[in-house]
Amino acid sequence: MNERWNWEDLRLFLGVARGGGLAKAVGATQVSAPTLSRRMYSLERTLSVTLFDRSRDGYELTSDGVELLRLAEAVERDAFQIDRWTSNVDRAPRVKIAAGAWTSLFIARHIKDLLGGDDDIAIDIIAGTSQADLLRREANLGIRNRRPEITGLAGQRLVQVEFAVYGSDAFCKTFPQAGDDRRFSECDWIAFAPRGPVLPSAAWLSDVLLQRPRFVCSSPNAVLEAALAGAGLCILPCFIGDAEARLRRQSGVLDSLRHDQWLVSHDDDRRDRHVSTVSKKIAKLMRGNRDLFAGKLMN
Amino acid sequence: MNERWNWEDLRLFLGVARGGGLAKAVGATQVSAPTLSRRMYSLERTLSVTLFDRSRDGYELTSDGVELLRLAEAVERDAFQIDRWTSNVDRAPRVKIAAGAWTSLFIARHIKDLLGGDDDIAIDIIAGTSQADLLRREANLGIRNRRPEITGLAGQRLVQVEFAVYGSDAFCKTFPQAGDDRRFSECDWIAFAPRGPVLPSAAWLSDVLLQRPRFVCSSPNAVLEAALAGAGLCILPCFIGDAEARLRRQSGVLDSLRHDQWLVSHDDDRRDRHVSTVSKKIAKLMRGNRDLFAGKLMN
DNA sequence: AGTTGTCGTTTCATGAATGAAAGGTGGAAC
DNA sequence: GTTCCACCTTTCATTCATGAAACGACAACT
Repeated sequence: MNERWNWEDLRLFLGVARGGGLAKAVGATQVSAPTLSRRMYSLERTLSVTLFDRSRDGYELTSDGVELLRLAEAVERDAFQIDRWTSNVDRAPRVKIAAGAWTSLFIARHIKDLLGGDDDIAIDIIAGTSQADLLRREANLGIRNRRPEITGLAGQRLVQVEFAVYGSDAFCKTFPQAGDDRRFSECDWIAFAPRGPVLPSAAWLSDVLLQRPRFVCSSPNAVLEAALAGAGLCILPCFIGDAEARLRRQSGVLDSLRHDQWLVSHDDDRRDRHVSTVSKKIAKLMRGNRDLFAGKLMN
Repeated sequence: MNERWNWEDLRLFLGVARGGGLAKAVGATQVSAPTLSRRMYSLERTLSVTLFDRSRDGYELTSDGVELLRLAEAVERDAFQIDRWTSNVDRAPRVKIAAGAWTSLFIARHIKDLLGGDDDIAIDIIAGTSQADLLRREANLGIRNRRPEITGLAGQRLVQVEFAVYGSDAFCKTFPQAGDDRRFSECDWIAFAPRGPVLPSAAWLSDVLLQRPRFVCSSPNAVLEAALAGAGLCILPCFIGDAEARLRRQSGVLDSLRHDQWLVSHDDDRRDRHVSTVSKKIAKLMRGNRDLFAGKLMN
């Protein structure tokens, strides 16, 4: 029965008190005049105090209103401390991006493209992820290989990604059969198998090899290093394979591994200024490299 | 686009932070768990800060959350100053009652019945009023002679009121015709005519008198004093006339002036604890004197 | 005297916020 | 291994808050 006064009403009161009326407070508070009218009546009721003399000229503070203004200004000073705290340079906003292993590597290499600009946004990359993470805000953005279908998530298509077989120059000189179908039976293979669900590329490889890959690793960097060191052949997305000067593509693009990349975020986070900024930069970066992703830049 | 954080969310944050989770904060904040969940996500988004590590055990503050808790506690201390200010004894809540002139007089005489009790409610009586005043909060309660029909007002019926002709003992000994119909042509009259719309009793008197009343006044006290001094006859509601030892009723009750008294308040004010308290006391006072109002206690 | 402008309030359609109920998760108890 | 419990999140029907548009009041201007 005894309704409490609302702290947000106090913030609105400051705007009305200083403006001398509702009309001038609309700008300062970003709330409409009818709403301010109701909120001021509500505040008076819940505080059991008459704060304003209302006239056609606007709202004039009563003596009680003047006293409340003094007290509200103390609240406001403390609220400004919070604003200051959040805008403190050490408190740069942080956007977490969950992406597949190879995509994470790509982004890491182009991180300067994402960090540029006036606002000091920090970026966390979480390599490997599941969908549940965005709803729980374990990440703000996800780069996925399919459109989001869960309620509450929004997505935009980025690029198409192609995969192919790659081996180092040295390896391929030693084993010329790497360039044809004998590669599956006569060459050593390196497989990338992170924890969690089996990657499509790993499943594909498992189908075509007569025996288990010679080297299986959960770390994409290790897989890449092993390939560069001539330990065997491996399947890579073209945006990684074609970008490596020391790797040579050994096959055409693997049709069954082709997919689209989607940038996914929580519906609410789309309104977040920092998440929005980073989204735009990721989209620009990846769309600007669409040919690399599409396997059109074979080295 | 850059949404501001909500001061009320901060108050809810305090509850969640101290409770270590949503469940314990429900009681402290009087807000449901789903709403608290959404409000905490909203606060994190608008501050661009992760405040909680969420687990099945509840919400544990992050290091940023601990810092915000410290800042929020300063805001809370200021808010407590406001609570203290409104509950300060010098700031006793005040309820304004708008009532007709005679009803105001009746209430003034029984004011002790309304002022008793633990809570120091101050009462302002505004004698004479129009309906617009309750919507504009010029009064919290109105005692009216008809049911409220304007949207936003609520009413409860109190008592039925009768009117009659009264004269002083002295006057009636000098003019025995005061006791019969010759009173309209052979006696002097005193009329009560306050500013504003013509009162029903004044209109009635105007219809039956052959000439203008000898004494017309806008002050009910002056009218009453004049009658007591033997200046003439007047029409009074029974709850005033019968309560005066020196006045004698000279007629039966005047059927055409009979009406109900209603206690009217603004819909919102009904939830105000002080207005509610005073409403109940007024209802008790008037219903406890229903016979006096109804003219059944002729002296 | 009539018109214009400003301010606050009222009306009402719309969208947002809320909370009851249900579901999901994971540790504790048996 | 199964069941229970506590907590948070999701669903969805309902309620409530909001703001655009309109209205009322009144002072200023012509």
